[in-house]
Amino acid sequence: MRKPEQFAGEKVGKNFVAGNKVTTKLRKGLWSPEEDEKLMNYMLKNGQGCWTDIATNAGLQRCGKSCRLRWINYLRPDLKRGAFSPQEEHLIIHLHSILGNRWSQIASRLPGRTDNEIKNFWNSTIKKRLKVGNNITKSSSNNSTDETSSDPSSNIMEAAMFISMHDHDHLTTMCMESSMTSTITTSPSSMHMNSMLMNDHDHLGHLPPLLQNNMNLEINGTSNLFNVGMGGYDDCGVLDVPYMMGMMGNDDTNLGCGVMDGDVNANPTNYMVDNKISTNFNHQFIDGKVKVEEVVGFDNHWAGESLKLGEWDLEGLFPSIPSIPYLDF
DNA sequence: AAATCTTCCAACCGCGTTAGA
DNA sequence: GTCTAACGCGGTTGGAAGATT
Repeated sequence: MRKPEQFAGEKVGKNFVAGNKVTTKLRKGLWSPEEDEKLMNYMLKNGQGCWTDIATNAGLQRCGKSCRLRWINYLRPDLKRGAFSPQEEHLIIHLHSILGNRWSQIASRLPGRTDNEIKNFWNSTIKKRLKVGNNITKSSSNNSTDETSSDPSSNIMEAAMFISMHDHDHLTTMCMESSMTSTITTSPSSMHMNSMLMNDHDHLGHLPPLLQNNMNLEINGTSNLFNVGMGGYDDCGVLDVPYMMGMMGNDDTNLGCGVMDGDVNANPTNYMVDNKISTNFNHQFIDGKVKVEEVVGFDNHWAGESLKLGEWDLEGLFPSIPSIPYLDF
């Protein structure tokens, strides 16, 4: 936090006189309760307007920008204070996997939360957890253990996990967020997943209709709840909402599971691997052609930190994605 | 108890965008 | 069309508070 700036001068009207120099010295740093009160009273009385005028009219020695920030991030009556709920945390992770660092867009889906608050929360808490989770994942992967972890810190892995899937020549890395209620272990055989991002080549496509459907996927005899997500980024790191997806219905009774090539837009079923998955999503299985290759870590996805959203109109996209919720507790 | 380290988060800064003259 | 001021956003900073040594 910054200390409120002290003035070595005397206030004369709007100005400050320090020595023989007259300046309109603006305050910086922390806001005092008196300043908060002035701004709050002014805003409640007059509402939002030109911030420069607000700063002046409210009798504050602050720049308009500073007033705006203080109001938006702290004084606004509709702000929710306090810790993030698990639902909020989960939603932030989910939205970040789609939107990246577009904090204001993420914040717009969490009523009462500010972009600054979410950004801080992400940088200080979630990002750290994901990194720790990655280390755990890597080390457990190296140890080739299938045992359920008894380490309470394994909950950290609920944040995000990654699975690579092979189909023909293509390797797809799916980023999966686990569901909040899931029990995550170090074994890929019992993970509950909530969404995924997929790497593809530079193909664009429309959003598949199964986005975010919950699927119970059986891997090696163990049931796994998947929730298929949207998104993906190409080799250049440009976000690419693919028509390829991890799982997709290929006829009335079966689902294909795996990776589709960019040429599938004409007939997706051509590119389905031939796994048979029941339509009620209760007993799917993966055969040898699409396999859960490995649980890989955060770093894989985090190449996507330089991920660019390109020309995608994500706002325009959202109405077609019913599963991206707006929290309203 | 004191010193040092770490975490958290309010606030600033700089840059791109927008609106109005 | 150009300029300018204000706005809005994301990245970064820095200091208080808490944790650890």
